[in-house]
Parts: sequence; C-alpha cells; structure tokens
Amino acid sequence: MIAPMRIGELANQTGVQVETIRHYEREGLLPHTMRSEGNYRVYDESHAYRLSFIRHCRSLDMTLDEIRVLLRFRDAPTENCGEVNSLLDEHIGHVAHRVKELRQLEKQLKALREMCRSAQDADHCGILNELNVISQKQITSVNMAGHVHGAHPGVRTRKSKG
Amino acid sequence: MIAPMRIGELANQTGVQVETIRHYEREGLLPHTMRSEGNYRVYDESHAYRLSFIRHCRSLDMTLDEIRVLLRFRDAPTENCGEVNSLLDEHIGHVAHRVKELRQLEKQLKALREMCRSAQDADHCGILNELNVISQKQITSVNMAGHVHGAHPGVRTRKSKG
DNA sequence: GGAAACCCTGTAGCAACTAAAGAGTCAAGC
DNA sequence: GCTTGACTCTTTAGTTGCTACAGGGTTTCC
Repeated sequence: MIAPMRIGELANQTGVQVETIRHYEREGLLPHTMRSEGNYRVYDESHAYRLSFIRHCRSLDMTLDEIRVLLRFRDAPTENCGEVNSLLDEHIGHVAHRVKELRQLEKQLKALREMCRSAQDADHCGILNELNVISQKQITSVNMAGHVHGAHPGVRTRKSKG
Repeated sequence: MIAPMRIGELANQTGVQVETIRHYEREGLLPHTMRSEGNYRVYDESHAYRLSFIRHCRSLDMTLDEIRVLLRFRDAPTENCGEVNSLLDEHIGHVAHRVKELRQLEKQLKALREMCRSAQDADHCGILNELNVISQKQITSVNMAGHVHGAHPGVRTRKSKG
C-alpha cells in the first residue's frame, strides 16, 4: 500500500526541512511530483527513500552534483557502476586532503595560542603580534585547494524564533 | 617614507586580488581610503600590513567576523586581549571538531568504497545498495555542527583566462 | 592624440540551503 | 456558513567570501 502524503509529512518522516525538499525539486534531485486539486505536492514512500538517499549522501559531504551522478546510476540499474567507484574515490581523496590541511591548521593555531597564555594589554598580546609579524610570509599557504572546504560551514546558528 | 600607491600595486605587494581588496573595504575590514583626483583609492604601507594581517587570519580559516574582532583589538592596543584568546580557543575548537568529523567521514567513505571493489551492474553495486539501505538511520548524524565547514570549499577552480 | 593599462561603481554568480513575504487551501469548531 | 489556524504555494532575498562581469572614466606611454 502506497500512502500518499504532503510535503509536511515527508519532511517529518525524513527529518528534512520543507524548504530543502522544494529546493531539491528545483535542483532536479527530486522529481516534479503529481499535484493535488489544491496544487499541493503529493509524495509516496519512494520519494521518502530517494530523499533519504540524498540526505545520506549529503551527510557524507557530497555535493549535489555528485549526488546527481549517483542518482543517475540508482535510476539506471543496469549500467556499469565504475563511475560510482571513481566518484567515491575522488571524494575520499578530497576529504583526506582536507583532513591533512585542517590538522596542519590546528597545529598552527595552537602554536599561535601559546603566544599569549594569559590575558594582557593588546599591544603586548603575543597573538596579535604574531599575526602581524608572520603576515607577509604564508599568505595563501593554506589556500583551500581540493574541494573539501575551509573552516566554516553553513553556520547554522539556528537562533530560531523560540 | 610612506610610499603612496594605488590598488593594483597593493594587490601586487600582498598577492591579494584587486576585487578582494575592494570587498574588504565594503565589509569594513579595510578603511575607506583617501582618493586621488581621479577618484582612485590611495594606499600606504599601513594598509599593506593590515591587509596582510587579514589574509593571514584567513589562511587560518577565520571568518571575516572573527577577523573584525581581532582588528578591533589590533586598533585598540590598550584593551585587554582576553577576548582574543577566547576567540582563538573557540576557533581551535571548531577546527578540531571538524577534523574529527572528517576523519569519521573518511572512514565511512572507505568502508562504503569496499562494498564495490570492482565495477559491476549498478543493481548489484554494493555502494548504491549500501547508500539505499543505511539511508534511514544516520541522516544528520554528521550535520556540520560547530563552524568548521563541510567537505566543499569555494571550489576555486581558477580556470582563469590563460 | 590615441591605444593600452589601469581604475571606478554596481550587479550577479557560486553552494546549499534558509527565511520571509504575500497569497491560496483545507479541516475543525462555533 | 464563517472564522481560525495550520498547512501549502511561488517568488525573492539572504547567508559566506569572494570572483567576474558590464559599462564606464583616468593615466600613461609612444
């Protein structure tokens, strides 16, 4: 039995925001669904699965483009999946690269932090001094090559309207 | 001797793109400078230092907001710099957190990759099957908490106009 | 004096959403 | 039968830190 549902229920079932679902439709990751008389989107279980698939890929930090490729193979089960493998290999490479970068960064930051173990006047603050001094040298040394991102996410502060 | 220069020379001296410099001015990280007769921005060494400071912080993956705070203390050298310390501590925390996340992610991806050691028909592809199966469980398990970002950077492909 | 190199402002694009405005739909209660 | 509230719709703008135009003005050099 295929239970039809509206976008709100799909959102509840999957834990994905309503706006995000509509966004995925616009982006072509979810199909344009049937509409009810009142022009509401109508979903069933298969959409829930597809959406979960997408979110799982996202939780693995894949881009929507990458996911698009995976969905293509998911939709065409007889095709050779070598491309799936190489996509994943590349993605693993990016993640590994970013890990290396961030660990280096962590080291640098901790060294910097050591410059000022206790709070003092800012003109004696080792941190600010150090940031001033090194400036010239390593600009763009850690310049986010690859595709695994910098230090700041979507910063979902979620201040909400509580 | 303070050598005045225009934006292009500042860009050359610091290795920062012209547009980026203007961007920092708009964002209030660099001051609105004097203008020449022809309405050109006029810079001196102090601007170069400030810009290098900013870029160094950026290379440490700080946000412009964080850098704004640091600049405030850099500009007011007599204030207590405890906030500088805690800003850095927080930032280190975010980076460390993201490193942990990414290493976990790397593990997951490698495990996933093992599901399909050789290319085969997609309906037998262990990767796609696995992505379908796990879907339900760990949605939002790696959900980019903190502020150290996901797997994809500004993707500066830098295709350029060579 | 004319071309090349530089600079200006303003706007739009990237990724992957998130939020909000302004309107329509639907179920329940009085 | 009418209102209230929850839900949904589309469209648009905001987030971050730039980057890349378009369509002009200025300077410099030959």
